[in-house]
Amino acid sequence: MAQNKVVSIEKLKIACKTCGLSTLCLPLGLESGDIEKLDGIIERNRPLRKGAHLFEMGDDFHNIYVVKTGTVKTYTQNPDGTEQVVGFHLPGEVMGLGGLEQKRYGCSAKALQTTAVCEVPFKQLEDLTTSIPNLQHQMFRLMSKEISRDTSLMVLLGKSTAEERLAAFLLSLSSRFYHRGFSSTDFNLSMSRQEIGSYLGLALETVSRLFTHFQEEKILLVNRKHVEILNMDGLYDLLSNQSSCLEKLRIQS
Amino acid sequence: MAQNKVVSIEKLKIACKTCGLSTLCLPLGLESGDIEKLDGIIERNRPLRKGAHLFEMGDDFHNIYVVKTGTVKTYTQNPDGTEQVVGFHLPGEVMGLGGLEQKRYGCSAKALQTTAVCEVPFKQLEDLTTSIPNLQHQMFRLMSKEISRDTSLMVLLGKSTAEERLAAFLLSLSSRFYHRGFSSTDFNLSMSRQEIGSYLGLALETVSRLFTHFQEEKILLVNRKHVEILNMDGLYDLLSNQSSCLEKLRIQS
DNA sequence: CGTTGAGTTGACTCCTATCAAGAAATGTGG
DNA sequence: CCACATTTCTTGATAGGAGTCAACTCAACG
Repeated sequence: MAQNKVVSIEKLKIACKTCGLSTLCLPLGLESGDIEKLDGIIERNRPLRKGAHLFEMGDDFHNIYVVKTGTVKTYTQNPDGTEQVVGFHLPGEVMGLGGLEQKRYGCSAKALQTTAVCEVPFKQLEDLTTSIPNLQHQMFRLMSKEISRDTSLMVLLGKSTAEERLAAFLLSLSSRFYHRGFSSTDFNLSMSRQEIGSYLGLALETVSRLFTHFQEEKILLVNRKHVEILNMDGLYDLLSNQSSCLEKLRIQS
Repeated sequence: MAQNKVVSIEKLKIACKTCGLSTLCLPLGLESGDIEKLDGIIERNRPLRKGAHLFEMGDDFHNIYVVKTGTVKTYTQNPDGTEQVVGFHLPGEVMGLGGLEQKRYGCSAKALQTTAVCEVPFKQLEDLTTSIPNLQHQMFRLMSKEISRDTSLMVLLGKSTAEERLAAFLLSLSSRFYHRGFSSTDFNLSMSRQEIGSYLGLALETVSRLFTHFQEEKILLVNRKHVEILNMDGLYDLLSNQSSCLEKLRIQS
């Protein structure tokens, strides 16, 4: 018992950062022995090149994945061949949870740039979870977060205008970068206009036009993939009729 | 040990149907003692009248709810007062899982008709889950299902036309009714045109027009809230450009 | 039997998709 | 390292789908 005491938050952060599982273990007090066990089941794959697949829709579900560095998009394929983006996954974010129920992945996952991921065999994670109540709680939280994320996106796609969608998208990216320790106002988009459009239910031309429009309004400075947010409040204002998103996107300091 | 043997599927079905937790325990082999334990933490509230709230957005998260009979809608409120429906919940379906992560419900839940629900205190469910691996697995599956459901709705709202949305909605209802033992072709809508529109990101007038349009096409027979599907294949055909939804909506017999 | 809310239908407008062409960046092979 | 091909992005013109506004019908209810 003595050697299993709760480790300090700092030590935990380091341990979790190296294993890429900050999302799973950061916010709680996993005991040091537990972290080792968790660490023991994680596969560290070699980096994926741009365009490489992590899994494809219909593949048997075995693992969940955590992005360490880079960006991954998840997407489905329409019968006509066009693809529909369902999510962008930044460092620290998890993919593949939707595949568990059907035992098959419901979408494909592809690296948008050179990307490193952790592969977590779900079966083993589940076994481990049985013996570590805290880990179970984290898993529930993780899945709950995924559910509420999807729900607010549904709300966004349901009613709002093109302008509101892109504003929400940029604020979401900004907030996520901020929480990973990157700049919240200055970043590079790893996805194309096409992919942003697909994700937001817009034509790529509309996305492009909106970027120039936001630039004219002095809200953004855009140069191709590089975006600088000049007027953060201006972006928030665009979402003022929007319900749920606001609290989640506003950066709490 | 001897008295804890796996009960027959039939007994299980009965036990779960009475407790309204078929979603949680039906597809697995919970041991009889476990079912009793699960049963022990469930609160059986008296029926809710039409319009009564189960919980409201922002309330502290304590319970998840399973619909026994009736229909519940979950919705968020926009700043301008209008509401945005995020889901309709039929018997056997679960609500509230999205609230866990934030410790507060991210939406409100209101009965659309006289409705009975089971209230499951999440804290106790979680404790119980620790000691029953099968139950943990079921919980993961349940949450995974919620995630993939939301994802396919996102896809639907992202790209598709009003016609496709309503078709998908009707097929979803049809399939869900079918799997609960009701008719898949003849049912009553418990929600208004307004609410359907809000859910699908359409104006109520558009929904109304589509119902008459579908009727003209001999796909439906509509009379106010009563719907009869005359040409199921016709509805599927409308979704033929749609990706993920199809397998999920098609009734597997 | 009048009131109220839900649903239907029509006319009009506007947002955004689509089509099309050109510009800018990226990649490739000699 | 340059020329060419390819992809991505931008910008313009046009058209169509769905929202909005408005009037009317119908059912439910006291």
